[in-house]
Amino acid sequence: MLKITRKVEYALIAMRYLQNEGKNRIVPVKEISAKYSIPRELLAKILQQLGKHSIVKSTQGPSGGYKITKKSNNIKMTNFFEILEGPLGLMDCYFESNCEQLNNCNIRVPINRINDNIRDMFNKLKLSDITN
Amino acid sequence: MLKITRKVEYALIAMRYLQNEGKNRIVPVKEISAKYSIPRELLAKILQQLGKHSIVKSTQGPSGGYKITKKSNNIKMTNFFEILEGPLGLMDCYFESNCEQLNNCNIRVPINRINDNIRDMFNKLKLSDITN
DNA sequence: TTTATATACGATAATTTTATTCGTATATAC
DNA sequence: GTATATACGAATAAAATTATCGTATATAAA
Repeated sequence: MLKITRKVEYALIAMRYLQNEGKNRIVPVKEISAKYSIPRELLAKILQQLGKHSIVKSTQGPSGGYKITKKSNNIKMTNFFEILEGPLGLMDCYFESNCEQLNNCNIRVPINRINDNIRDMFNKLKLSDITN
Repeated sequence: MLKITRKVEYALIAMRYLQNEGKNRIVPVKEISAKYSIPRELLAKILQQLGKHSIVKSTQGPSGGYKITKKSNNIKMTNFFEILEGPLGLMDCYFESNCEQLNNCNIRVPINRINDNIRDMFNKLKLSDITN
């Protein structure tokens, strides 16, 4: 419970690597996957996802790979998580309201209050706080 | 990601119910499971787990059931979660150190710092903050 | 003292989510 | 042209979560 997924874990490892080692060059997925024993295909897919949101920039072809973008420095962790894993809520009803028990539920309010706190925390935290 | 499990969800629903409706009586599992459409066997098992830690008190036999204890008011949410779900960490290496990549890992420190924050938050929060 | 109702608890099954791999397409440096 | 890299949907595997089952034990009440 309250674990980050491997997807996020791999993404963070890659972002930190790109930040430190790939400042002025393009880094192929293979380099990162080899260094940290991450399945290459999987990491590639994750970086593609981040690419769609301009957090990394991809270059195809030989000597291609990924590079961190300027935008990535300012992105909030809430955002980063949600790009990879979707809505960030302790319970689904924080975003969706298709639960039949919604009105009957006696913990919705307090749990969602906690969720606000967690989201606040991750809103204050930037990706660069982790990658630097 | 970062979801509470149904187990915790059910536990909180039950605790809140016991707090409000079961102040001066013993409530059978069936009553709670019926009201909130929770599988009875499952809820029973959860309450048994909480019983072992004296968060609820069980009474067997007909007209038996569960009752909230005094202790339950002072318990921290960190504690409550860990009784049900084990160690509360974004990554396993917060508690275990049997990861082969441990030294190689470049996000261990920052992630575990975040974990400290989350744990702080749940240490300050008591079960009674949710059930009252 | 028998019966009905409740918890106790280990084992198993079903389901869902997460993680990984595969196949094919496309871009481009050399 | 060929080798190397990303793009991306589909399929598969693995793991974790959720739910059920079977049997035992306790006890209130008839």
